[in-house]
Amino acid sequence: MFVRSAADASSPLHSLRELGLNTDSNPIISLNEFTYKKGSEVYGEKEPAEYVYQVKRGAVRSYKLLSDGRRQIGAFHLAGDIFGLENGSSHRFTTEAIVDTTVRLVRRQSLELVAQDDAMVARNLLSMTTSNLQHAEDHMLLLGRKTSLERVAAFLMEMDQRLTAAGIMALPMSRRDIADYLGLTLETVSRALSRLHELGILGFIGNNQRQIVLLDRPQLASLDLQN
Amino acid sequence: MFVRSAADASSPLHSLRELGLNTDSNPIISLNEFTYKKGSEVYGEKEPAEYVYQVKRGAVRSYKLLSDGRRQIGAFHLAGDIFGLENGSSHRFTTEAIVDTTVRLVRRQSLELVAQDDAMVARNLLSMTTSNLQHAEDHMLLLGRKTSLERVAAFLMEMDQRLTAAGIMALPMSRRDIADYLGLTLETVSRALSRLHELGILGFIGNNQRQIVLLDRPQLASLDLQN
DNA sequence: CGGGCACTTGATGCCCATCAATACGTGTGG
DNA sequence: CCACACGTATTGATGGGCATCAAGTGCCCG
Repeated sequence: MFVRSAADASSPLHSLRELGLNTDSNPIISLNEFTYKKGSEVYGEKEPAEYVYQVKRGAVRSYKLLSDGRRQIGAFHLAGDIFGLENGSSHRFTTEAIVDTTVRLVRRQSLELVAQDDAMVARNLLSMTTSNLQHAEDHMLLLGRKTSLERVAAFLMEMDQRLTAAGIMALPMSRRDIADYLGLTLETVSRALSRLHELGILGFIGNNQRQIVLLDRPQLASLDLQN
Repeated sequence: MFVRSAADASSPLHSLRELGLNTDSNPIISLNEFTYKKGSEVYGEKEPAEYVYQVKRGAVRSYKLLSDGRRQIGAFHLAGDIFGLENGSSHRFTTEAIVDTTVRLVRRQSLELVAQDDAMVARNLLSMTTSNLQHAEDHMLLLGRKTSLERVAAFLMEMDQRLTAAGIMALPMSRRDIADYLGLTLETVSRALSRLHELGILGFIGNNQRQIVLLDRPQLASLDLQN
């Protein structure tokens, strides 16, 4: 979802500006900020979709649950990403802050009003929804047809693109989160990471199991079969 | 994708009309028809997206392949459904006719031109893309977290809604297609259907293994855990 | 009418889930 | 500051669900 480089994330309003939400020219639209504590819910599935969010700092997971507790995470939202853009009256995922997270928020209604008149804004809403769709389509292939090692390799390459800074990838999410994103168990994720470590494809920084260095991106890429 | 009743399918232009593509008022846009033979490709992944399609008669599968041949079907397109709406310059799936299939087609460029000026058309493009996204999101949960029996039950309920006429569901697709849609093998799909048959939940019409009658929808629904 | 494709059903195997034990890191309170 | 508790991760042992391999049936289509 929203593939975005570190550079993008560092220019904070990038994505909302893309939507045409320039506060100078659109005084109607207010960009409020809010901070969620680690683990707290931003919104629940089926709640009315009142706001659209952009991650300023932190990370968010959005997921669906089965009645017996099985969880599928559909996406992780990192700095710069926009989420909660449902384009329907209610949210289709539950979202939670993975770590302490600050978001900007915009009333959905404001967005729709602007999109009504501004073709450019409408176009950008469509292109963001299409990005989300493309991510979901690729993820269906992963969930339906890839092995555990391929899934973990694909995950690392996705995160490498989205949050590596200075060669170090600092994952905000736990093994369980990764597992629920990849349709695996946390043990299987852990074993796959250990295996990649043994193979010399990745290393851990110090004793922090969430700080990872990719030592051999080509070999990692070769483990995940091309689309 | 595009949940649609038999009644909808019988009013042929329903969906393209929704898009605002009324040929009377938009003489620019021509609605051509074309028929694809069973098994033939409509377009390939990464080909430039020149047309948008609507199924008039027949059925279409859209899928992605891994380099070693593993296949994931992302959606089935039945009578009335619109597909190929990529909103980018190239297609993200390969699509093939499952049976002999007639489609209407519209130049993508025409659509974009109209959407430029007509907010209503733009709105409908967005809402169709959102429908596709919602289907993909639900399918991620199925692929990542449901058991084989749950998947097959969910498949039957989806198809029941979309193509049951006179109480009979006539599936156009093979067991292999169903398997590649559900992230299973064809044997597992077959066993699940046999099991549902034994349980008295479904019956087959005559000796045609693709004509199914649902005998106990409530029980079928109970096998697939609520979202 | 014959050949082959689609489907079912059975036997076996393997990958990943589950169950379990241990280690480690972090935060807390005495 | 250290003991302790708890959450997170790793690693090992075992099991199960689905994949794979295989055989047989029936039907569609040439």
